[in-house]
Amino acid sequence: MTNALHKRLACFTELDESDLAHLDRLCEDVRTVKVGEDLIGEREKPEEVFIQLEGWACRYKILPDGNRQITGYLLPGDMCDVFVFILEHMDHGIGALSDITYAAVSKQKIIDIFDSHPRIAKALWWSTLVDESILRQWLTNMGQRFAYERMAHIFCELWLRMKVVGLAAGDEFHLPLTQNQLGDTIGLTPVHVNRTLQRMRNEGLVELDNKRLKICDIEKLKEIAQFNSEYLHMKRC
Amino acid sequence: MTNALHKRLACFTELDESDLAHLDRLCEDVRTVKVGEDLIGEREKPEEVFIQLEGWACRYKILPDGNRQITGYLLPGDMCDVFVFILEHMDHGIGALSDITYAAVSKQKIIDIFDSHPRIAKALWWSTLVDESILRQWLTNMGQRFAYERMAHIFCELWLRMKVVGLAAGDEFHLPLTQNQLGDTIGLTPVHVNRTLQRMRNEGLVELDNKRLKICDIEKLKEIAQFNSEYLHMKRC
DNA sequence: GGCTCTCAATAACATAAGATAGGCATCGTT
DNA sequence: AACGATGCCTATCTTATGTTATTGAGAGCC
Repeated sequence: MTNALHKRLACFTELDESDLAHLDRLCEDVRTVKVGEDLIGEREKPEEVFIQLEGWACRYKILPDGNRQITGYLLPGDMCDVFVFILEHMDHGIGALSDITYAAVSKQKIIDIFDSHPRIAKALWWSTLVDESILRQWLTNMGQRFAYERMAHIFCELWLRMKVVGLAAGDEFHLPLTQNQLGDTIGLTPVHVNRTLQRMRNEGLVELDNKRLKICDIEKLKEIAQFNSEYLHMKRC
Repeated sequence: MTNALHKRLACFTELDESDLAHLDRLCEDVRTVKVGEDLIGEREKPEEVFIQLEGWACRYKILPDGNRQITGYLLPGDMCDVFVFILEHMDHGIGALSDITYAAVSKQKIIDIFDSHPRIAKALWWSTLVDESILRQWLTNMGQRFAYERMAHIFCELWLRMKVVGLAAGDEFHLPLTQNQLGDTIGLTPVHVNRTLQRMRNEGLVELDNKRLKICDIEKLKEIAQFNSEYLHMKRC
């Protein structure tokens, strides 16, 4: 079940057997959450770090007027707020987009890693820095790109991230999002998400049906999005 | 000259005399950069951490089509990419928006802090996490808010950040941005930045002249922006 | 002195995306 | 079988914002 985690960290660094074994031991406290429920709510005080094992979750912010912005996805192998216990409270929530399983790792175990497993510690830092880099890229897409390009970009990113953890065989992967949620991600109304999606289908770029996204023409998609994967910092992929 | 740095970190934690003295020693390698020049370019490999002492800098990304997105501001007292030497290369550039002075701190000195000065180390983590939180907030503004609200929000944020480092006396502060750069920050064309600014002036919210922004009605501005400062995690301010 | 630049301001027009509404499936519940 | 909820799709109309272009003020330069 920690397979995705191993693959994800392998993008950054080579971990030896003892590191991998230690990672697996960290993931012993496995929990499940049903679709639609929160792993942690906005304004709560986090006491543990989460490692995503199966399924999709997202970070989100709810505004006073009820609008919601999804600010990131947690895919299998992703880690969540490694240093978050430094902050007093969450400035956003984390919710399950599908039924998920994750491992809860105590604060103390994280602190111990920094003393005893420097390679893992470095990988945790890497993960945090990549999260930040993705945010910068999303902000850039939102500020400088049209709906069509933004959608192409998010599809390219998710495709690549699923691929490195072995979950996008045959250019097809599980995308457990409603059009509404996709809109909350790239700042569009559901109606315009639909329009944009229809256009992509008509142009033979993607197929999306029954929560599965099939990438039909990745090169074209990358071109539309001006997609450059460097911001994901996967130096070993 | 490290006054702003002290004030900034004081938002998060109480540092004692020896911590403050150590901070000052870190800031001995002071450098200057002229407006318009880069502190570090996109794709370069960073070897040092920067501590902003005077003036404004920004993080930015340039897209293949020439568009630019500003993804963050570095104000006096801000620190830059404390852990960045984990990544192979910069995924964005850092440029000077005014003449600036900053301190360059070597990789090794940063690593030493984590061994010898845990309170400072924690403050560095805090700084990184706040950067990430600001990015989430900017993304949310970009995705869910109109131009008028976005502009109100960025003014509220900058006002507060300048205030905590003692640089916004009398609700007025130095804002060394052209309307073009402001547009690159909140995802607007210069023409629409100007329109939006005129509206704010007409409604008596702000005055902006000669690179100085005066906040005339902060309460109204906060209301328009639905501004809630919690995302800045200034627990002691 | 006139030159070029940059920046702010404004006007006229174009369009990407939002708002509203309705129809049609599917699915779980009673 | 009837029901309500949810998600997808489409059409029509509106509007926030982009595009293009012009003007004038100020700053630096030779």
